[in-house]
Amino acid sequence: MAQLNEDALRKLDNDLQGYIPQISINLVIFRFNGEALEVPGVLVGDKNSWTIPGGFIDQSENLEDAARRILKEQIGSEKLLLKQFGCFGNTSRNFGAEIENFTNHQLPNSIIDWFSRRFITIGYYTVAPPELKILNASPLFFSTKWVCVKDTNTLALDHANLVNEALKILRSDLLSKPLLIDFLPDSFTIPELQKLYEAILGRTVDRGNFRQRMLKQNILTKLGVTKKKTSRRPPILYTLNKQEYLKSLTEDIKLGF
Amino acid sequence: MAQLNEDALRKLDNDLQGYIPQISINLVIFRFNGEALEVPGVLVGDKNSWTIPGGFIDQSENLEDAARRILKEQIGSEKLLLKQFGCFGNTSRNFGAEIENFTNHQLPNSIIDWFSRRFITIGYYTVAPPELKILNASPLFFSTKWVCVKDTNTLALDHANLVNEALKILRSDLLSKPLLIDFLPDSFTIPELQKLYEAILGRTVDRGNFRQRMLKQNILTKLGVTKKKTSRRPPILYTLNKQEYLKSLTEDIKLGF
DNA sequence: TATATTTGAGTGATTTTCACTCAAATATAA
DNA sequence: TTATATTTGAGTGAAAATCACTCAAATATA
Repeated sequence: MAQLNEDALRKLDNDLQGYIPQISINLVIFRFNGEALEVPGVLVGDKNSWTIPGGFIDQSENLEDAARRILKEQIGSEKLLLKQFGCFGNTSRNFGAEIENFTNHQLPNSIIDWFSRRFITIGYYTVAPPELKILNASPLFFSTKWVCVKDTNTLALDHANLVNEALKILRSDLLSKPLLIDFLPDSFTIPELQKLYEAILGRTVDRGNFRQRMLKQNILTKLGVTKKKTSRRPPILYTLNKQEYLKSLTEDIKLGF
Repeated sequence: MAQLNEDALRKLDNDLQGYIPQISINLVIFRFNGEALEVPGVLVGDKNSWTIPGGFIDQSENLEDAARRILKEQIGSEKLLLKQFGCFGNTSRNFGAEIENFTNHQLPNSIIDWFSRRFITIGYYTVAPPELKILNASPLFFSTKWVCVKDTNTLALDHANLVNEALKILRSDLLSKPLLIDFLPDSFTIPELQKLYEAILGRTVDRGNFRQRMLKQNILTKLGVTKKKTSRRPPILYTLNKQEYLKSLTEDIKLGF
């Protein structure tokens, strides 16, 4: 059985005193592994209760600042897009089952009391480049891993629902928010870009029309070299022209008049 | 000076004990008066502090149920679309200035303490038919009125910001949520419908193209009569074909591939 | 009765969407 | 070495949507 870090636990207990009670923040950190979208899962306790990362809001901290701090604690980065996607507050939302995972450990009563209450959570999503690592940001997290968004139904609480709602907003942000900057590596091919779009949209797209549309937008810069070690014809490598990409983003809705 | 209702105040004081502290709900109730969009304003105290309506969440109440209860308290209706548009939580969000408006009244200390803390608020918007009245739902509300969305900068706290954010989401929901059902009276003309769209979008639209687009969608049923008492050529009256309208709604985004 | 104004209806150029074909490049198999 | 299968790059054209227009109809007002 894993042993809880006494110092970290004392710090957590102390921090909890300064947080707003019954409100949490949860993060859905999307990344693209080349085939599918993934989000981080953290193991709460040692039983098998995987959740998405989260934290609380200090009494003297702005809401978005808290989300950004928690993001930094989780992946060490703070320069990413961070967008609220919803607030979830059914009366059944509490960590009762997760606290059960610590019956073999010495958890202070003050911590048990804190986590036994009903929580309303505010969800933020962000997009991380594939190389970022998840950190064990809390003494209560015993492990971390990346979870495919198609397999989130194994997550505890309502976290599968959180991921699904975040994914819906991610889709609707495709034309208006600079998602590609965080999703894409420095160089990539158009077939790889297409796979990213298909992962976000959850459907296949027409290959020819996708390529044509992407090239017409003038947001891709040809690198003049092709990708090595491919199956058949080597695809051309591109980089994202960030200036043109940012200019291409729009909130406009086509209404037909 | 207005007198506070003692009984209502005692009930409020009692209710506050059962609510989740430091979390509020605010409602942006849009209506269309034929020319512009309006939202309800409620006067907190007797000084001149107008806010949008709101309330709190009972410990044993789901988040959305609380929003729907508050909506019912405010306009007596519960069958309307209700959609979360954001959560707002700067550290400066508190009712300090509004509580000052009660210095000439006997407010229990427990109530003053409650309202003196920092609040995180969850915003919901809804759409009300023009005939609905705003009710004085709280003993702390001394008056109510409709405020044009262009004049919300006079509202207290960050409520002008809340209305603006709600309006942005309202716009983006134009093709996917059944807004017209709640906005429109039983019968209306196409020029009136166009004014509604212009009020929501905050811009003018081409008259011919708007008419053409609306008629092509098959969601309008001609009533065979024309509107009386008009300036020049009498416009034709229509009703909304709700079945076809609901079928026409879509979450799809045109991506070009 | 003439005029101004608003509504209803339509036209056509341009752009976008979308299903499709064909050629080029290369790994793999014969 | 040569043939084949597979993937990528490029293009075509029909259909639909967008968008800036014109013109006729209806009626209040002059």
